[in-house]
Amino acid sequence: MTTPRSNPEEVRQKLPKEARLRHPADFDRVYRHRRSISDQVLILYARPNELPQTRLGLSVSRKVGNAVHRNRWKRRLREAYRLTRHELPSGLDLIAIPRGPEPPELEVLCASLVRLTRRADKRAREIRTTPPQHPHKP
RNA sequence: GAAGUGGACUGGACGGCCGCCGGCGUGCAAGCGCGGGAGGAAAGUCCGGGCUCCGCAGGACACGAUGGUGGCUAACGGCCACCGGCCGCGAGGCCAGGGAAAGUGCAACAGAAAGCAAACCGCCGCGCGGCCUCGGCCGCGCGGUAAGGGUGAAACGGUGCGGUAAGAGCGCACCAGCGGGCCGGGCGACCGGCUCGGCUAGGUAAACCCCAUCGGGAGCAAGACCAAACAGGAAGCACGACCGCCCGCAGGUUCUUCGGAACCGACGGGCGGUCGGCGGAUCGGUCCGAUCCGCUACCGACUUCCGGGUAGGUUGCUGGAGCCGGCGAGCAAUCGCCGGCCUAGAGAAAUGGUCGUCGCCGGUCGCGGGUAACCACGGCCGGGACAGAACCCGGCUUACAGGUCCACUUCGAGC
RNA sequence: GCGGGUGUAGCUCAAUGGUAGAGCAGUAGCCUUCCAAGCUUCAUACGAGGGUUCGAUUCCCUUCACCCGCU
Repeated sequence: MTTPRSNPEEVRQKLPKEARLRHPADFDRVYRHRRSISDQVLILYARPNELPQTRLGLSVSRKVGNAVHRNRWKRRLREAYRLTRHELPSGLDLIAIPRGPEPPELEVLCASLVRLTRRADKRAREIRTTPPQHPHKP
């Protein structure tokens, strides 16, 4: 297995508070932006944040399971985010929502997170560069 | 040894690397170093307290909860010990206040009758009628009878003797059960004994209710402090000088046909200009400077202040009915004394990921032992319960792979 | 975290402690050339476990699931 931390450039893979979404207002802003993307594993809300770094928020509802189960999901998501943070585009606010009750293996989660984030970033860039076809009132 | 009963405990271990949360130290900072970081149920939120805010003279009523007795406790619906009932051969387990001889209510179906007692069948007596082998039998009516039948969850004591037309606590003896009195034991629930009474009083109060005791409400998202933005209130604030034109007007001068007309005009207002000042923008590398715009009032903007307090931040926030050990009191729950210890504090919410070694369980393969069940060793694969602190405690309830220990019971075998 | 509420047929709802019903849906039949409507018939349930009671969907306790409110 190729361990995700086998990059000699960045030995340290920290997860500081600045890389997390920590306030209800931040969550509201992302949800109001209404741009989501998903696959078999995750639903990902994304919004450009005009900041140098990307931030991740977790939303694991009680439908997923009991507290132990929800914590397992959140820890695995945080770990995936920590390990793949250097490959993710910057300047996005993300919210990750689990799709199924069972948390998948770490590698699957890493791959899903990277893929979804890149797609979200690409879409955000398209919207920003090309002016909207039918401009609606703000 | 087998089967069981009650209770206590444990909930993989060690290490490397990368992370997370908060603490201390250091550093301007980035960071670095040191040590700490889930549970017996942290769960459910079923009870009880502490703490905080609000409310409150006292009493009564209402409502809710609890209910054997004595104790423990801050308190409890909890715990301990004992009393009573039921279940179990037993170790033990389960249940529970009193009142249905205060009142109100309820009991489907079945059954004659379901709470006042009551007569469907049956039994007995009398009367009438019929039959007759004159013993009696059948039918109808009146009356007696709760011993027998059958129904039901439940039917007004049981056995025996006497008694009677047949029967009946109608009488008697014993038993069961009820009530009163006395004696003894116990703090008490209650237990034991003696005696008297009358033979009878049914069930359900986790139906209403009566009795006793307890209970103000809300909850750390309680509450406290700081405090953007927006809105509210108050105060401040810059325009000044001069010139020209126009308007209004106190007043004045001259003329007059006495109706008025002409001119001047302090003061106020409007428009325009010049100069100075203030503010802003542009040019310019910067100051100076140049150009342009605005500067009258209300309003607005701006500045300052005020109260309330939103977002946000800080606090409450972990040292407490605390934990460990020893001694003592007590059957015990528990309490006292002494010594030691500090042991998570987050906030879209930390306690994780990965690798290695060992241990446990299951499967499988090989080899060895054994008649066999099985056991030992080694290899490989897989698994590792229930479950995550959110102000803090005391309980209860529920969930839980595997494992450990203690006490006791019954049965079997041996000594 | 705290507070409150609800579980009855496939769905929506009833039911003084005594056989659990109604409407829609479903099955079968009648009617019709066929369908619809109508009529008749049938099947299906008290979330789970204990307790009180002769008897529990109903009363009490425990438990499970779901819903709502506070922020």
